[in-house]
Formats: sequence, structure tokens, C-alpha cells
Amino acid sequence: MTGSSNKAEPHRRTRRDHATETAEDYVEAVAEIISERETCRLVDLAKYFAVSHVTANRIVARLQKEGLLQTEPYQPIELTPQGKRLADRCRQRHEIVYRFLLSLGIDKKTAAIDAEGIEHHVSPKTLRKLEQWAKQSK
Amino acid sequence: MTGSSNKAEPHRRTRRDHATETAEDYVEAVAEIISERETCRLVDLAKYFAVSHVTANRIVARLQKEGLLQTEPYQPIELTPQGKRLADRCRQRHEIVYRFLLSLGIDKKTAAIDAEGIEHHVSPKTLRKLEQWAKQSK
DNA sequence: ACAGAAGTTTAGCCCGTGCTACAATTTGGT
DNA sequence: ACCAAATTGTAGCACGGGCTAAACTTCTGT
Ligand SMILES: [Mn+2]
Ligand SMILES: [Mn+2]
Ligand SMILES: [Mn+2]
Ligand SMILES: [Mn+2]
Repeated sequence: MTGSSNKAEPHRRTRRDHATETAEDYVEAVAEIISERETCRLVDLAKYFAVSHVTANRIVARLQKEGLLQTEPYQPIELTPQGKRLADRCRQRHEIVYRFLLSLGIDKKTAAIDAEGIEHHVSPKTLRKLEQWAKQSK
Repeated sequence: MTGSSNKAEPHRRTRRDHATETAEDYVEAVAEIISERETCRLVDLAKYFAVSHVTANRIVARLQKEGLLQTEPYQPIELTPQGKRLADRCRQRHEIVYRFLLSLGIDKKTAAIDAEGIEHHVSPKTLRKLEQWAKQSK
């Protein structure tokens, strides 16, 4: 038995979620920025996440190595097909969580903050329930 | 204006949540283990989180420095008053999130996994709504 | 009493993500 | 064309949290 009544598994899963969280937020941000201002530059990401451009730069480099982003020196940042797919999935999931919180009666600002952290820890099963729920309560 | 319609603030908050997440999970675990087997040893924590005993050791040391845990070389691990208060708050919050997921119709295992990650990102406002909701839907 | 098992500590490594300071490149205005 | 500003890149630091290996202490059974 690998799982059963183990206390450890939830923590393993949470750690795994955290490991992919940055990638998810970055592809989502790149997609959003591109859709808003045509091109996504490093500065845009740094501002978006309120981190230094150095931090953003290293994360972009890593995500490029992982096949999610594409860029060349001093050039704008683009999404690979794989990155685009991930961004879509994340945007949808993010929106479902956000709208669910709104449907609960939370104010927009709080909902935005909570959703930003919660989204990465919502399983597909739970996501479907949240979606049903937000719809039904309308 | 510090906030207004800023994209950055949710990410700042999520990073802050992550910084306190380990502390929250550890004091909660120590409290739970003590209530179950009298004393909490390093091995217990290592098993609980599925982490090497070395990792657990360093985290315990840090949390002791921060005033949440108390221990002496080769001795069991205890909670300081401050740690106890934090553990209580976290257990309550954790349970509310967990029970809410159950009330949504999620199976226990999935609910346990999702709750473990979600709990740290739920604001007091949202927590109150989740609590109301889980109660009402019973 | 004492050897071996169990538990704990320490040393030393890796990786991710945060930073400042500084260098290099590109862009824009005159 | 050229200088200055904006942008991007690089060097080098910190910290948290993951690991293995090896030393040390404590517990246990004979
Ligand atoms: Mn997010
Ligand atoms: Mn998270
Ligand atoms: Mn918890
Ligand atoms: Mn947790």
C-alpha cells in the first residue's frame, strides 16, 4: 500500500504543487500581458509580480529551459505551444476559483488575493465542484 | 495609494503565505502528535511530513529560534505558548477548510490533500464564509 | 554491563527564489 | 550621430528547505 491512511501524502502533494506554482503563474502572466499590450517584456513581468528584474530574468530562463517560454537576448518573451496550453488551463482554473469566491460573497480584492494562492492546490475533482457551485448559486 | 487595482499585491500576499506555511504545518503537527502519543520526537515529524530527519531537524531549530517550539538536544519537541496558540488557530482553520470540501461532496482523501495546501491561503473573511456554508448545507 | 539498534546531530551538497550592484545593450530625443 | 534613459544581463550574496553520509548519543535486550 502506497497511500491508505497516510498523513504524509497531502504534504507530498502540497510540495509538488509549490514546485510548479511559479511556472503556472508566469505562463498565465505572459499570456495576459501579451493579450493586453502585444508584447511581453521582462520589465512587465517584474512589475506584475513585484520582484526585481533579475529574479524575473532567472525564472524566465528556467522556464525556457523547461520548454514553456521562448525568448532571445534583449527580445520579448513568448509562449511555446506547451506554455500556451498550460496558460490556458491555469487561466480557466484561476477564474473558476475566483468566481467561486465571489459567489460566496467575498469582495473582489480579497477574492483576487485568496484565489492567487488557492488555485494551485485545487484538484480537478474539487474544481468541478466549485464550478457547479458558482453556477448554481447564481 | 499602495493597493488599488494592482496586479502585484496578490502575489506579494501569496509569497508571504508561503513563508509562514511551514511554521503553521509544523506546530499543527506537533500538537497533533503530542495529543496522540504523549511526546513528539523528531522521527515522528520526519515520518509525518515524509521528509528526512535532517530536514525536520533544521526546521525545528528554526522554529525554536522563532519562539514557536521548545526542545533540547536529544529531547522531545514541545510547543511554546505562542506555538500552542498558532497551532490552535491553524487546526481550526484547517478543519473548516476540510469540512467545507467534504460538504461540497469531495471524497475524504481528495479533501484532505486539497485542504492541506489551500488552508494557508484562506483569508479570515473567506474562512468565515466557508464555515457558514459548511454548516448551512448540513 | 554492554553491544547493537534507534534516534539525533553535524557537515556539506543541491536547487529555487529573493536581493543589490554593476555591466552591457537597445531605444529615443535632439 | 550621439548622449541619456530604459531595458536586459551578470556576478555574487542570502535564506529556506530538500538530500546523503557519517558521527554521536540514548535506549534496549540479553
Ligand atoms: Mn497563483
Ligand atoms: Mn500556494
Ligand atoms: Mn495544516
Ligand atoms: Mn498545510
